[in-house]
Amino acid sequence: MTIKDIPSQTIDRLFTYFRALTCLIREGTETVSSKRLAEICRVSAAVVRKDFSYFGEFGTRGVGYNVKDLLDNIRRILDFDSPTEVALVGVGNVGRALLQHSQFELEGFKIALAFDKDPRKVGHKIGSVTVQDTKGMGKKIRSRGIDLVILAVPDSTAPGVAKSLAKEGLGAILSFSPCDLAMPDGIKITCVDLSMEMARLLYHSRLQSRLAEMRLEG
Amino acid sequence: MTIKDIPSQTIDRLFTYFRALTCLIREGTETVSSKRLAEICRVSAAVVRKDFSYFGEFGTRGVGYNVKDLLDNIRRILDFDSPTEVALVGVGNVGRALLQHSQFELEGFKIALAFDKDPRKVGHKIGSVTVQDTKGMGKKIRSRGIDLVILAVPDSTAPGVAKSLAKEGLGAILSFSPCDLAMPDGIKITCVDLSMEMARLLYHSRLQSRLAEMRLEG
DNA sequence: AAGCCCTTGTGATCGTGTTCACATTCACAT
DNA sequence: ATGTGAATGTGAACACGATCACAAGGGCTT
Repeated sequence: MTIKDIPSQTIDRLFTYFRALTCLIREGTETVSSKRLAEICRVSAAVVRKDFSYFGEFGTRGVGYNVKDLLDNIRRILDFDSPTEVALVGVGNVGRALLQHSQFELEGFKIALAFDKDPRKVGHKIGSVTVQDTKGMGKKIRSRGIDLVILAVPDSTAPGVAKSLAKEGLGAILSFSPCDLAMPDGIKITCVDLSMEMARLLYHSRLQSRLAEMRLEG
Repeated sequence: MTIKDIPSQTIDRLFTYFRALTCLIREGTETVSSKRLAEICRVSAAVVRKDFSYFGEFGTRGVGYNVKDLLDNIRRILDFDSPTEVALVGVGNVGRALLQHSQFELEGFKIALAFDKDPRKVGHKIGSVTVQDTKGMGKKIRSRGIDLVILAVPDSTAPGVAKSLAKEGLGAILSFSPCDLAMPDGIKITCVDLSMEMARLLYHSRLQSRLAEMRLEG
């Protein structure tokens, strides 16, 4: 059983479980069943159990899973050693909101560097971080050992910045510009695209209503 | 061939194609091949062609797809009639950034109503919207024909607000609170969880580096 | 108008992940 | 101790979606 034998979707779901378990801890829950965890994560209970079974036996039959232990196990599997430093490029509306969003730190991330090319923003301190000029940012990011950049620049400049970061050997980008398009191999990129998510949601919601109506009518 | 025979993942990808095509239009591209579109959306070319084949023949052999026509077809399939009005609940850092994020309108969405329970925020106009008190918001939202709410309240109050909105018969929620947990049937919910996305990205990025190293070593 | 090149569209095949169903095992009460 | 109820862990069966490979067909050049 190597890492390659484990469904990639199982790995992805581990992050969802991780998140759900932190919430359960916060509300003081000590034990959780696969059924309950499945509800929270919107998957089936069998999926939950099978996912964990790839890595060991974490539960107690007849009882469920100890929330804290399970969380520790997942943290170990994912090798998730918080706190992790990240950099922010682009201090517009979105970037500023992220800098002020103190909750990241609770969740194991810290924006350690912030960059903008607008001279009026450079030098300003937002939250606990001082905005720097984008010149030489690749080097600053790498020398601090940061692997991940949050990209919150205008859509038009995003592809250029992303490519230059890729050249510097950065590992991953979380972008708020939906139009980034193709990236070279070796760098992972995820786009947060709220409009697209809203469109998906609306589609599924309307489909569900329509199906419900049909069931009523005949 | 009914809607039920079409893979749900095909439907989800249509939104990704939609987004990519709008970008291509903006940069003036008139024709796109399945190969190029696949690159942009990070899927395989065969997947792209098969996805479209469920709905008709949209391309020209030897040439590719006309970007504008394809976009129109997808819009028709998804029944995506912009502009769509949505409501915002919670005008903190995130909510304010969203209100100022004028790009939504370009993308077919408009925040038509905004609510906060903090009396100091009520009455203020941000962007083109005046913040209202949360009292009676369910009714105001429904009477305007809005199906989707963006939930940007503190994590602790999110579950309560979500449940009360569900009771009002709302169709969908896009939440920024990761801890929402289970919802009754009949309402769709999606959580935007940046920390989780970052954790996923880092995992995959590091895995990729490790695999690359192994390949070099032996 | 004929031939070539290019890309689509698609049935057949393959692989992967999910579901099913139940044996297993634990906690607890009596 | 022993029985009961409850939830886990898991092999086998199943279903679904992705890939493959190629025939079909449009455009362009000569």
